[in-house]
Amino acid sequence: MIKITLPDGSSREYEKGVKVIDVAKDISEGLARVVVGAVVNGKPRDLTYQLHENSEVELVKFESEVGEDIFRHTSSHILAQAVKRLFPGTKLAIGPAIENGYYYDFDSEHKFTEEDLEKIEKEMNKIVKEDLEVERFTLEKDEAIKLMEEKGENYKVELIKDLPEGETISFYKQGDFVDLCAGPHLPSTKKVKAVKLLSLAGAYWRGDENNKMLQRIYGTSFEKNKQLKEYLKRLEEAKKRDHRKLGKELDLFTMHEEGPGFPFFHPKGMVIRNILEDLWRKEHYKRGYGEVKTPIILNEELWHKSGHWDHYQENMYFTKIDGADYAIKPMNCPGALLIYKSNMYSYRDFPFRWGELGLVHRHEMSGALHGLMRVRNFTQDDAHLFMLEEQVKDEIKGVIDFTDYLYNIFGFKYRVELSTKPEDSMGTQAEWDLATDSLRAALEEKNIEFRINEGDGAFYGPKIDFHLEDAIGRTWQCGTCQLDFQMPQRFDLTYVGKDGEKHRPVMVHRTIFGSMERFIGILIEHYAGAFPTWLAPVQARILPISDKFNEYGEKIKKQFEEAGIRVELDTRSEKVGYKIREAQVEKIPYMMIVGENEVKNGTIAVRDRAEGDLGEKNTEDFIKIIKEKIKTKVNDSPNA
RNA sequence: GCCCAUGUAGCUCAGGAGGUAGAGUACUUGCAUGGUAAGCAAGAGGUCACCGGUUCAAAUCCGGUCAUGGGCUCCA
Repeated sequence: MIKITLPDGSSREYEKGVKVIDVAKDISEGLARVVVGAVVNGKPRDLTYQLHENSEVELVKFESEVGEDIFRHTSSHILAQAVKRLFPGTKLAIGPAIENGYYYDFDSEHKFTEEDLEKIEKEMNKIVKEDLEVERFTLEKDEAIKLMEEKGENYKVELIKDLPEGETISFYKQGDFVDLCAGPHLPSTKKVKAVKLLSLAGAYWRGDENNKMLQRIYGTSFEKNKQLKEYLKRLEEAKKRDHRKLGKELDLFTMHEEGPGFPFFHPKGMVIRNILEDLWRKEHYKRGYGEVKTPIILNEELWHKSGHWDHYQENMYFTKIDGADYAIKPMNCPGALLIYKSNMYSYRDFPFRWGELGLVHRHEMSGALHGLMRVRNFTQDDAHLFMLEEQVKDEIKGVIDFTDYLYNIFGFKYRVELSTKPEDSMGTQAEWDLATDSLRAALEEKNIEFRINEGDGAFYGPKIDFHLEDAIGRTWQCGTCQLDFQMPQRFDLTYVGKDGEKHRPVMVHRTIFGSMERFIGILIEHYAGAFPTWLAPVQARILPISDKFNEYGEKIKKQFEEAGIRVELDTRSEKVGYKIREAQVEKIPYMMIVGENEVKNGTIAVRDRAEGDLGEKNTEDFIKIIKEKIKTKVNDSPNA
């Protein structure tokens, strides 16, 4: 319970659901007010309590834990203040708190360098030590504009002009530094203890690529140095999980200058990929899907018809065959549509579910490429479902269940978003509303939490997106389920209804893995390269103690091979410690050491990559244990 | 595509104020046949990303291109 006690003995209690973070004094208009930085329903907010004139305020008690947002936000003001001190001509744009830190965007003649970051960091620490009081004051809109114009802060002026009329505008002041800000903030700069600037980046003003590129400085801060150290250590750990590094180290895939954005899969990478594909096929057949395969290159005319020419051309590759124009497919749907049109259908035939592991090419911007997560050619685990309108909800629910089932096999947590009509789209608002509502209804009936991602739908329809997280918390869209009323119209898809008339089917596009490439990238990071046995490219390696036992090793190898286990035999003339180290670095689930004892007893000495030495085992028994693990797809790689 | 940074042996990285390069590891060979995370030794490996300019001389300085990394924008 938080209470403010006034000199006259009366007190004020805060309402339920409000977590008080800190107080800042309001210095405007001689009014005595206390502004409380609080968290209301998870969102930071200023709560203003108007008190009696001339009354003194004392906060008797407040929550000791400072909301991270507020903490980081004040840090970003300190950053801006430091930059202003060191580079006086700099103009301020925006500087919010973000997850694990904050940034501030600057417009400066001076190009910030890495060395500057160190200088700025020093200055920030100075500001912290100065223990500047953070004061809030408010102005009417015109006064606010005037103040910012005087200071030459044209970006701030632009921000204020966009604020609604009639609202008073709050500023925060610390020492000689004033910034437009909704707050709340810490009461003093001294509350920030461990300041660290992380990186420099470019960012467009207001996130629009037509605007000026500003200089963004990313940083983080903590109450204690120890927390900062822990955070930096976590970042280091995360780097070790980077799929680009592990992919190279584990010999799974490589990227080459000769094909930017076009990944090369190595034999071990293909093992994982093929296992995923096998799993994918098996689960699809179980759920009534058929599999199709459509060409990579199709006549350009088709892409005019589908709308891709108008809405997706920038991302497409083109080629010529016998003088005619062709396009390399960026999506698989037109192929599925042509298959649909090759037949006549009755309403009794629905739904159709056609899966396709479809190789698509998209010309992504060079700066967007990122390991396996963002590439220029990738295989979508696509499917196109054709259905009657009354089947839509059930089909969508089926896709949601299917997605959940597959993600659970890997132990993934995921986030769901509903993406709505983008600016560049086809079809009427009514069609979009209907499609969006159908998706929403399916999600609601499944009781799935989701957020709305305004304007992020495909050009032909809204979509449900499934996002998975990578090693450092970036999330990537993998699964997607898109409802499409457009393609069936454009391609004049029909079926014959009960009434003998032609009707229009509804189409759903969906992926679960998203793309094999991205999904494998996520998997590598998820398991930190230590794949569960069922996915591991090499499941077991036999390590003879010396050359003398290679022959016995061969025998064991055969036994494992016959059981369908991916096994290797290391016959090199190295010491066993060396072989173990290599197998460990390669994150092979099981090592079988064979020497004199094992030959004598007809056994193997098993070592688990995570648990260590498991002792001598009967070969047949151990094979059974591994086979069982593979069958049940146990995710058995904790911190290996 | 835009901003910033980076590009030296298969990998991880030193070095170089202009005079054509070095370590560790990996690789090859020899010795060693060793019981749970690196045995010893020798050898081979590089147009210092690419193209152009300045210079007697460029891996080094300058310009451009390409690629990579972090962001922005865009997306599975």
